[in-house]
Amino acid sequence: MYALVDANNFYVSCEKVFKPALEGKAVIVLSNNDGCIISRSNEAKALGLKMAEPAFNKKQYLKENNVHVFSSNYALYGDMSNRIIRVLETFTPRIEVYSIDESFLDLTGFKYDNLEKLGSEIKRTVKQYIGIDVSVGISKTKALAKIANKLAKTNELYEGICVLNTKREIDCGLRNTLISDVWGIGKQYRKFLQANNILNANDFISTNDNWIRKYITVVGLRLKKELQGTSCIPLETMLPAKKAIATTRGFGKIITNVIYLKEAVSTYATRCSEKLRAQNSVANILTVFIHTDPFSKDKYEYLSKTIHLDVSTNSQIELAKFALKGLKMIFIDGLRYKKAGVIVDGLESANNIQTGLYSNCDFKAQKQISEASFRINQKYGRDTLKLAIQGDGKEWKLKQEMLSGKYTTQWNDIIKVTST
DNA sequence: TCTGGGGTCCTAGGACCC
DNA sequence: TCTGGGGTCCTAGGACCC
Repeated sequence: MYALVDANNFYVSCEKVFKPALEGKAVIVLSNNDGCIISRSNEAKALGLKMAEPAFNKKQYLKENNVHVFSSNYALYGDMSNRIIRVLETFTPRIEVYSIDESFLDLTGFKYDNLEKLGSEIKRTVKQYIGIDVSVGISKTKALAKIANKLAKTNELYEGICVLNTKREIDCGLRNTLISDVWGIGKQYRKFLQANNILNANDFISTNDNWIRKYITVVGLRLKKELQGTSCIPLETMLPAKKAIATTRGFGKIITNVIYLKEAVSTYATRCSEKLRAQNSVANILTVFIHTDPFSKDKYEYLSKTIHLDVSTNSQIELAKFALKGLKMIFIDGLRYKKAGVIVDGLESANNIQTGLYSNCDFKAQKQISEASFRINQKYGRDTLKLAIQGDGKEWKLKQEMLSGKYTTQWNDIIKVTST
């Protein structure tokens, strides 16, 4: 059996932990640049605020309805997420961290014979230790656990814990799950399946294998087996190394001057370098892109350049150099740029780098510079030592006008308790 | 008029997830 | 003025090998 533990309204819940006065209020968290609504308290949902809705055209409405608005604070959410995972690990070592607010637990050989009791024990412990409400779905496969979790969240009768174990429970669960709520069925497949009169999860498993294979590929077939109780999506307890790493950001305001694009692009290359190092990888393909505002009346321009590196690297200096080289090739003067990004690809372990036969680069010196810079920044904070070209970011940094404190990761932001 | 049979690797595009 | 930022997997098609 698998349990899927999923935090309720996760980002909003994190904010509430440190501002208890928000309890019972409409609260939302916005995406980067304070763009879209990406987390909503139940009260905010009741007001009709939609997931991924742009916030700018709701400003008046948010004000009128006294909605509390936050910029996203990933330092806080990431740390809270780690704390929840540590609590879950006290229940079983076999755990897959599926996303920032979701984990699958393998319940094989568990001492509890009563799964509902186990579910409520997990829920109660996370709430007590971390202050966050979670929902627990338990069933025979990961796809079924997903369905159980969805039911636990949406049907109050379950009180946050839903177990689908017997055939009767599973049948009933599948019948009550819309096809759009099935894990792996997105917008396109939903439309297609509905057009073919497949409206819920039970309709889906009643559909012919070959038909599913043909139209929804082997992925769809695997999903069908999972929903029938045959596990074929294994639990991944080890975090697999990433195959691609990206750092892309929209700017706080429109950029026209190439100097600011250089600052941004070299900074994003630096972030990629940090992420590569964190998983002991090097990359041999780098893509840099810049584009204008897709929502503007002006013609949308997307410019990108992919560069194949002779020698794989995770060096900040090397990656920034190639990113800037690519930028130079694609930059067109006179456009109004809204976003840029650097993507590194062709990742392999840093332990076995293939050096170039004719390369005259001093890799040893490169490595020593990287190591030194990495240690300095780790000790004194990000970008203490940085490339001059990175600049100060003042012109293009994210808009974050309603950012809460980094309560759990910054000494200065720890909440103060006073008695009166 | 007629032109084999088996592979691999890479890339772009489209679907999905959070 | 203002619309996020990451990732994954699968398939088809093209280029190439013998």
